[in-house]
Amino acid sequence: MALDHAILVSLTERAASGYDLARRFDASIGYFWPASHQQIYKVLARMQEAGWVESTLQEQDGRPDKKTYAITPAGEAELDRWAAQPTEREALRSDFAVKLRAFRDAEALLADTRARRAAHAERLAEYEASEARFYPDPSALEGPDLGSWLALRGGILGERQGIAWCDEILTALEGRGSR
Amino acid sequence: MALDHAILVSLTERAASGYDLARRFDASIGYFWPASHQQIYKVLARMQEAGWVESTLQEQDGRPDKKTYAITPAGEAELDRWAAQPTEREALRSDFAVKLRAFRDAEALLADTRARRAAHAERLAEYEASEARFYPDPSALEGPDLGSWLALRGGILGERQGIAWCDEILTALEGRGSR
DNA sequence: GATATGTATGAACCTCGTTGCATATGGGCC
DNA sequence: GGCCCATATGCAACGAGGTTCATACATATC
Repeated sequence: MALDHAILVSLTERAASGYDLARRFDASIGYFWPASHQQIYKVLARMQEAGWVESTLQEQDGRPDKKTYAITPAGEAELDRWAAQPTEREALRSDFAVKLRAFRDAEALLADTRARRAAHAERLAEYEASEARFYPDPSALEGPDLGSWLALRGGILGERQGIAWCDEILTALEGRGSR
Repeated sequence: MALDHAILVSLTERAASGYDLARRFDASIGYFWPASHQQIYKVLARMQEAGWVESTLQEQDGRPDKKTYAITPAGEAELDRWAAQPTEREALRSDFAVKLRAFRDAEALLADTRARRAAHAERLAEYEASEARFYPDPSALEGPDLGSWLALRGGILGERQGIAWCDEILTALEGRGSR
């Protein structure tokens, strides 16, 4: 019941087709809530049945027809209801942490950690570029823009934390085993 | 296929019943891979069929009978196979970040953020107490103990990051809206 | 002519995890 | 006596999400 709200939030910003949403979820919102197009179509159909969104068919030439979804008053009400209740703590499920605890293959762990560090650094660079481009003056932000920036800040802090963890692991492993 | 390995790792440390494992998952390993007892029983049955674990029935008086599971050589081989292959990046799914982006209800958001900060602080205190008690001299650690400590370090860094994020949010929200 | 890429929607199937329920015994609390 | 809690094991139903596949047309590349 959580992809529902991510889609509704996206639709408040602009009406969109399933295809459009899938592309949006490859960036922006998708950083915090990844979703495949199949999943999105499924949820859109369910939400239409519930009356939270409505669709209009648009014919296009040269391209397949398009179903554009817009949020309804009932959908807005649902968003309000959702926004008012507290978020439950999301449980972290880290395959990597379990692998650390297992400590079966120091070489593989080392290679894995280096790869993860690189992935974090890459993602961090994207986030920081976004911040510089879209939020040059954070103190001036208000409303949804402020929220988006704060969400992005969470991403930035998360990636930095990931890098710091990897560095601790690398220091510990390189300082001991293979030298 | 990931709870499987978390259970196997736990069984390499000591043989255990489903009930024992469920309690272990309420602490230690469960910090990085939460699991309910129903799920654990289900996976144990599947792994026994696959030959990764074997069980012996123990009769107890005053208490229900107990099925103690131990890892088999095939299970050990599976752990090795798993340890050798790289971990895929775990996608973060944050309801809270989506709610931030939505920015529907500043009051609720503020209350939510304060509650989250408190939860992070509480968890951090637990982790730091564990670190002080079990790993007073990290530089001396080796093997699985080193791995466990590094996993715990990840938890500590994660909680600190969570607190830092909440503080940024609180500063931004309190500096603007209700003052 | 064959093959990939982009636009556009969706069904079918499978796995994982959650929720609720069932069962059995012993002990402590009100 | 009734109720909850701890020990101990599980089943059944459901929901969310992932994977694979199907369909349709247009454009670009080999």
